[in-house]
Amino acid sequence: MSEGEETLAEAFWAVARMLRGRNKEALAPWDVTPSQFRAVAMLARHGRVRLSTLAEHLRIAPRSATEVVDDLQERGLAERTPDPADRRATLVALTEKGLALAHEVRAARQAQTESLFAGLDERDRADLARILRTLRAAGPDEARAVPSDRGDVQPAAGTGTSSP
Amino acid sequence: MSEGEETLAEAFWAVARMLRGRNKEALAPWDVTPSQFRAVAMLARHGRVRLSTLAEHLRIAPRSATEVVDDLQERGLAERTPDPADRRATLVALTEKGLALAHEVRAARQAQTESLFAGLDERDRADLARILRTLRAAGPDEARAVPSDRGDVQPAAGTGTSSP
DNA sequence: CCTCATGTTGAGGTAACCTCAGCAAACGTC
DNA sequence: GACGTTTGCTGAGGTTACCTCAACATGAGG
Repeated sequence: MSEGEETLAEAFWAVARMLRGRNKEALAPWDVTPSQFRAVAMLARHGRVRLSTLAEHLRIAPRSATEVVDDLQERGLAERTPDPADRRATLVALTEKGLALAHEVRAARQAQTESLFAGLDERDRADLARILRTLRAAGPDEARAVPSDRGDVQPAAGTGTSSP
Repeated sequence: MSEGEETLAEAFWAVARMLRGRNKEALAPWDVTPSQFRAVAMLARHGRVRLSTLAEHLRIAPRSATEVVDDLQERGLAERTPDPADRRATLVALTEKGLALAHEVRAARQAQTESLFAGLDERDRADLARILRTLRAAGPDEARAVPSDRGDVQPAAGTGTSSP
């Protein structure tokens, strides 16, 4: 019970912020917003799914999923098809272009992330992994409830438009 | 170069999400939005400052600081006074109510955070602190540039209004 | 057939940001 | 001491990523 605890959380946030910055950087060249990319990543993982399933995994309202998919479709990254089993439902899947983007961004992102953790030696990495596991286990649930495809790539300050 | 790296980042995010959840929970009873609270916390730390200074520390545009202060003023948490040294400028400071809120929330927040890290023994804590420090040092800057009073308390899914 | 639950979407709203333009005061210069 | 430039705040209006509510079509059960 010294005075290190507050600083621990602060340090944690600082690193999280760095990580977020890297992620944003990594997906900047492709000109997709973070929330669009989250959807692409989810679709890459799960293939053809219902709109409502997408919403659930992204933890957003179904209505909002509609919007994201609209955007992806406009950009030619995803396409809607009617569900043959239930004519109320709509299935969403990535186009080839979308799938390619998912792979490319994934690679870039991983490279960025790795370069951050590269500063650690084997032992530190192992320790960090273990400690994080412990922390996660300590939490009641909240972070474990659902598979959760929220990559947590947030905009961070300065998403200004490009038209002066 | 096994396959543990990606998981390291994921684990990190999971913990960050938990931390964020706790923070949000901690400041829920007081009915201030995260961005309002960020401003309150900053003001508690720095006392009476110019609007532009507030903006800088929160890393938002001066115009946006105006807005946040408007809100705080409406809630009776802060007040504006003209800067006697420069009649263009406006100084902002917490009211007593605002200051009290700052203290209370700070305590609640710390309790929550501590309860998370409480699962770690002394050694783990020391290791985590050291590792985070290493990671932070590895980053070019981005996370070091400015003092930064962004508590990084983000809304997270489900900030629904209370009027059905 | 009728009722109720489910899946998507149109309409409209909100929070927290942003840029741009305007106005007033301060400052430097001659 | 008048004069152009910079600085500090704010009105007006825009954007993003969400949200709720209501409509509409379909599916499922009695």
